[in-house]
Amino acid sequence: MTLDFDPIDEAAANWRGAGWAAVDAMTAATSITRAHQILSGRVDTALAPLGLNFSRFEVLALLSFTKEGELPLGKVGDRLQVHPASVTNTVNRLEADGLVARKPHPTDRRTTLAVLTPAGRRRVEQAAVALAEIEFGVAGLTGDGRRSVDAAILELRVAAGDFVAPPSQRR
Amino acid sequence: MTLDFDPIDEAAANWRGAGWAAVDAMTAATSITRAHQILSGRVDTALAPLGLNFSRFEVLALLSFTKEGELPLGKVGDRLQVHPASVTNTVNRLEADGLVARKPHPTDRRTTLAVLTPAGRRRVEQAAVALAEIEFGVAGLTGDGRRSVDAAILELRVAAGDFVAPPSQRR
DNA sequence: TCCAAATACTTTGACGTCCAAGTATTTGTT
DNA sequence: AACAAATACTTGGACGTCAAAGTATTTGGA
Repeated sequence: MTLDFDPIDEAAANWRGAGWAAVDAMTAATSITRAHQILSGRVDTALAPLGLNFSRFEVLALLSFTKEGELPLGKVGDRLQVHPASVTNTVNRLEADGLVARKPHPTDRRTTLAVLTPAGRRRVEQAAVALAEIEFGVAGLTGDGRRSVDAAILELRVAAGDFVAPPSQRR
Repeated sequence: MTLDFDPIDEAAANWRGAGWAAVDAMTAATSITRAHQILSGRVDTALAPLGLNFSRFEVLALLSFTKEGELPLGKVGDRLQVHPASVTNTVNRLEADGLVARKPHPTDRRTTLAVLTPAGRRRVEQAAVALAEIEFGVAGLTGDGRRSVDAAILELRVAAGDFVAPPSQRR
């Protein structure tokens, strides 16, 4: 199953052969896509024994960083950059597992808060350990590689309008 | 909706505050995940008018690079690193749109070939142009950024066992 | 030759994501 | 005060992915 050539190199050669444009952009996009596929497989495997996947973990982690362990669903979506429908779905499952509870907002009746339960707090701690053990799926990336990926992708995120202020120093 | 701070920086600060390990790995993983999300949104938007998404496009492109414009479904999955069930699904849709046809393998009756139709060949050319126009979703990444992303992710892919031979020169 | 194991693909089912539409509530204007 | 527009969340539908099980065919020994 393991190939004896680099499939991305091969693709680049094919694109050039066909006279197609933007080969550099294609290889960068393909690299990122493949990296995501690798990461996400490793991370989900590490979290599966805890009954989590990455989305669910992200929600728990985000809640655990707040003072009260609670946040309106809309804020969760904004921070994690996911669709409101996905937040609803994710919170439904976390709630079914008793890791999070829904609570009405004290003053705005349109709003629902997701609240971390004690079980949720314990679970997210375990998950953080499990993820640190597998280095978040980026085992294989050296320190330099990690820094250069962060820096390069920062350009992309800024260009995509993820945020506007000049970035603070990244170490 | 646009934040006035870098959400990844914010996450890193939160992780450190919570005393969680592997912050570097976390930011790299999050950067890659977000980059994929950005890319994939842009690419799908560009391909939608052509009735394609990235998976479908990849299959058409792969077929277009072969001598006869055909390949066993299993090979398609190997090359694109996708699950056999996904290949079946993708080819079903391409077939329904008349861009690909299924054909029995001449000697192995277990095997099915996907064959590019003339319409499929025209469509993939249009798609290649459309994708080049949006730089495969990586607009915002400079040439240096693209090269460093490619190089860093190459380490990750090799570590993940994507292929074994020493990589050929990437330009 | 015979048959268990491997291979190739499809089917089914569990999940995840997004969009579009629907309901409830609040805000902002006139 | 009244009401259109905005906001917050949920629901339902289309699609995508993967895993596991099922069917058909070929391969590789005994």
